[in-house]
Amino acid sequence: MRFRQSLDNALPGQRGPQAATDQSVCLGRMTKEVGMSRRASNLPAPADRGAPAEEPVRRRLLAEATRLFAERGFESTSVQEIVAAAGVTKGAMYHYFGSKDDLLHEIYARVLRLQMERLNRFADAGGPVAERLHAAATDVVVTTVDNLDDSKIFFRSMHQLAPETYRSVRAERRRYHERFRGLVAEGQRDGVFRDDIPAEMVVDFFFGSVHHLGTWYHPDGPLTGKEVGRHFADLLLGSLRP
Amino acid sequence: MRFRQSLDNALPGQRGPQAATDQSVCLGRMTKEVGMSRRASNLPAPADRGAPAEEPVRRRLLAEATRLFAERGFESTSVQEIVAAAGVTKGAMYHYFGSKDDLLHEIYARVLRLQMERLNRFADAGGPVAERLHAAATDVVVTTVDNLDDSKIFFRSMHQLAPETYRSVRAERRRYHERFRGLVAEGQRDGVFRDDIPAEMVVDFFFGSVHHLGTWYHPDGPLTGKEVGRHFADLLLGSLRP
Amino acid sequence: MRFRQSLDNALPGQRGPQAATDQSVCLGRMTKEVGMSRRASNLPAPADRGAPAEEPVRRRLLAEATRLFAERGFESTSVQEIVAAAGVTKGAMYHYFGSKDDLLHEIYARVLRLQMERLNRFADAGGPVAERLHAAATDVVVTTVDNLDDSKIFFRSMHQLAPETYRSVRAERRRYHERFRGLVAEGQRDGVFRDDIPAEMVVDFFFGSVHHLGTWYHPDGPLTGKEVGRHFADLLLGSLRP
Amino acid sequence: MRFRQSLDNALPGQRGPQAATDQSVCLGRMTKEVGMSRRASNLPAPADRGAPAEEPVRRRLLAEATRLFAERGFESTSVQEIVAAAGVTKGAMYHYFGSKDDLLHEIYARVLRLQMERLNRFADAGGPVAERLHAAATDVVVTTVDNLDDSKIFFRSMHQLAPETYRSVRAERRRYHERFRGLVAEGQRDGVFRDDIPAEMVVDFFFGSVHHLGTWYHPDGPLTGKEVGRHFADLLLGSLRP
DNA sequence: TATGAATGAGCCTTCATTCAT
DNA sequence: GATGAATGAAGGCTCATTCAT
Repeated sequence: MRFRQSLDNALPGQRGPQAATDQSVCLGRMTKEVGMSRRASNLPAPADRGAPAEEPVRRRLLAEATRLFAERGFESTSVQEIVAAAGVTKGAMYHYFGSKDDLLHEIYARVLRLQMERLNRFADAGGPVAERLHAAATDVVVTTVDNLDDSKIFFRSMHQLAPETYRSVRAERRRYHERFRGLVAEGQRDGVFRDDIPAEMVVDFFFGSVHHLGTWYHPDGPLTGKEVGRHFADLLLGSLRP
Repeated sequence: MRFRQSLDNALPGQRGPQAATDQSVCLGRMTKEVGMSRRASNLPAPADRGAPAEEPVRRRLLAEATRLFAERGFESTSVQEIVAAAGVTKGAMYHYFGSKDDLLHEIYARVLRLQMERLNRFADAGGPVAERLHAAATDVVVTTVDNLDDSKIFFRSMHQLAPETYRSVRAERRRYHERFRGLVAEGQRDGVFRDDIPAEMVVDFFFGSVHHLGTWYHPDGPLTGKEVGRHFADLLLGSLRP
Repeated sequence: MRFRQSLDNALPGQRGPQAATDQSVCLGRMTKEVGMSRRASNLPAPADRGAPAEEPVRRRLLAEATRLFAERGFESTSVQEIVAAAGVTKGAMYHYFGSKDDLLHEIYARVLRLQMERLNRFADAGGPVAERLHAAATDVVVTTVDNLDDSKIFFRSMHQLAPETYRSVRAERRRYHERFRGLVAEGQRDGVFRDDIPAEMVVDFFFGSVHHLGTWYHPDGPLTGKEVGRHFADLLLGSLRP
Repeated sequence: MRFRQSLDNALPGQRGPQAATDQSVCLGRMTKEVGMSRRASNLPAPADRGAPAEEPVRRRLLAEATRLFAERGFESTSVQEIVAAAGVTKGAMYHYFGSKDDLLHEIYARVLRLQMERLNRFADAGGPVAERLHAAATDVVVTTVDNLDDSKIFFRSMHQLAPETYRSVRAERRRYHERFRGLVAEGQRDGVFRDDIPAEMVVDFFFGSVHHLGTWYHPDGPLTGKEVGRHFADLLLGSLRP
């Protein structure tokens, strides 16, 4: 549940009640649609008490699939390995998911929803654009590091999605980039950022770095996600100085 | 080794901008035609005598494999597809390559050799460290863009390599990073670069951006590789300002 | 047993041609609505008391199974498809039927019962044997055409029955053939039919034609079942002329 | 090889050289396209001496598939069973046939080609139409009985063919019927056959009988195929008497 | 050098059926 | 009566690889 904690802690302060409503609604939908991604940890999940078991099999399948796809790639992971890891049979998997591809697709949906949601909060917060950009950049690193498996899967396996799904994922991703680019462009208009480099390229530059965290970052290495995030944000902001 | 010769021509310092343009064109052709790694055998390569046809079948196989791996991924490309694209039979492929994995491995070897070679030349050139870093950074972008398929394959399919090969590729890659990091550290020692961010992280930050060129750069888009390279190098140098 | 009542009305002799037309309409509806075989259980069927809803779920399952088996074959029709078409769940199906095979078996039982019943009535009617044979032959065509799905299933899927069931269906079928053959043999003994061809073969000859109606007859084609029946009967009687 | 013998014996006499050429050309094509269907007998095939082995694996697969499809139906026969019966592995089967459906399709192609060829010869022979029809009718029974497995498969499994293949098989079958119907219509025009029953229906009537031979005829029963053929032809001609 | 038939392991998926509720 | 999650056994098919020629 590190995830929910991150959410509670890291969001830019003081939202009103409707924001809270948004969040819970969205989380509520998440449960129904893709499973909560509540890591296969053995910590007791406090939310489970009182609520029905909310499909632990489905959740376990998604968790194990995420882990295995990140570890050896989508194509090199067999359905048999996934269900064995989740402790169920193949039939059970096909009860919850239409196909192996569907499993992958749900992982993508989960990542996309989460990241967009977080970015929106940071971008919508008040304060100078440089601060908002720094906070958003730090946060995306922290979130990525907290969900490193998702991140590893994202670019490595995107081409395995069905064409239609692929397009929709790319479109959603593009929306995300555009939101982020909006912050850069805003700073350029305000004169606080250099404007001799297209904002779009700055975004591609930065997110390349972020997406490759999975190739070198280790949770038990010397640096916390927060530290890496701050460094990355510093580099980004530094590179934007006029 | 036509390859090295081309390289010799393209080195920093000696020529004007239009020569640089030639260079990238040349690199582009190189990728298609050369197929540097002449099989991991220790047999003398008969092709070297008088520089004749040098195994066009082998070259074609490598070229088509590169194209297909980049297009659909290693696991989703069958040997049958590769040999069909190259216009030969399976037997021929197994005559030149020990396995499908071997094919992938040779692609990696080619990339690694090329990039290390180029970096060395730029790093060893004279002049202020900032200039050398800027030139090396620009060049790695240009080279990546000229060999975009290799770049797409590199990170997406690394985990498909046999463990031993995987380790050796990583080690070689690390050497490459260390060489690059050396430039950053040198600038930090000299006080021309900020030193509050570990040089290692700066390198990871920058190469993340470079490796993701394959996900958004298109050769027929508005920007040339050189332009992107300069922007990227500017961003890197900008982020390192004290 | 609404069924038997309908049958009672449609018997030879008692009514004019327009009644015959009614009959075929009625048989058509019967197939859709009746579902004669009220489960192979020996429990008293509560539906018989007062003739109430008599298990509409069961009836719907049988009707949809018949339709689907005829359309795509027994093996290519999944239980899931059947229950979806009937608007119920799998559990419901397994409540009414022991297995998918059981469903098929009940379809056979229904067909066998119906055809034997009708043949008996025609064979037992009075009049010259040639007339009785002609009437019976016409009727079996009409009945077949009115229940074309049953007919399609009959021979195509017979080999899917459990061995025991298979034998019992064959035996019942043989009894049917024997009854029909009796008419032919009677005519041969009486000298009204040629006797240089075994009666048994005449029966196989004729029923081959009947069973293949499903491969070419279409209810909305130019010919009514009655017309086809008369032609077929004419051909049969014609071929039997001494 | 009973088959080829039948051909040699039963054809209406005295054809010129071009007919013989047609036949061998056609047989030649057969070998290339669908395998010879030379029953899985252990008699030495005289034609094989001197000629290359002409794909005995393919031939065996086709023979065993035919046998098994006839015995238990297409859907109830697994590829594993077929290859086990043929003494090869699945891979070998998929080397020669694109799919299980393809196997079925080739069986159909073989049947269609053979029957059309034979019918043409009888229909094209000289003599009164009644004689030609009688000979053709007898022959189709003999051929059917000699290839009873093909016949069993034909109607039972037709609906398993891919839609396109299905259509092409039906079209070919229709051409066959039309050729046969031509003979009936000719006799009707000449006044030697009754014309109060559509020729088309007479054909459907007769071929229904023929196609159902598989449900009752046994090679080791009391009647030879020739005898059944003559009886059937007698019945057909009898039913057509004015 | 090069072919292509053949292998055998493994893959994704389907499906009839069961059973706790 | 009825549900629907879960099972487990196949099923069709693919594929990297081998080997006699």
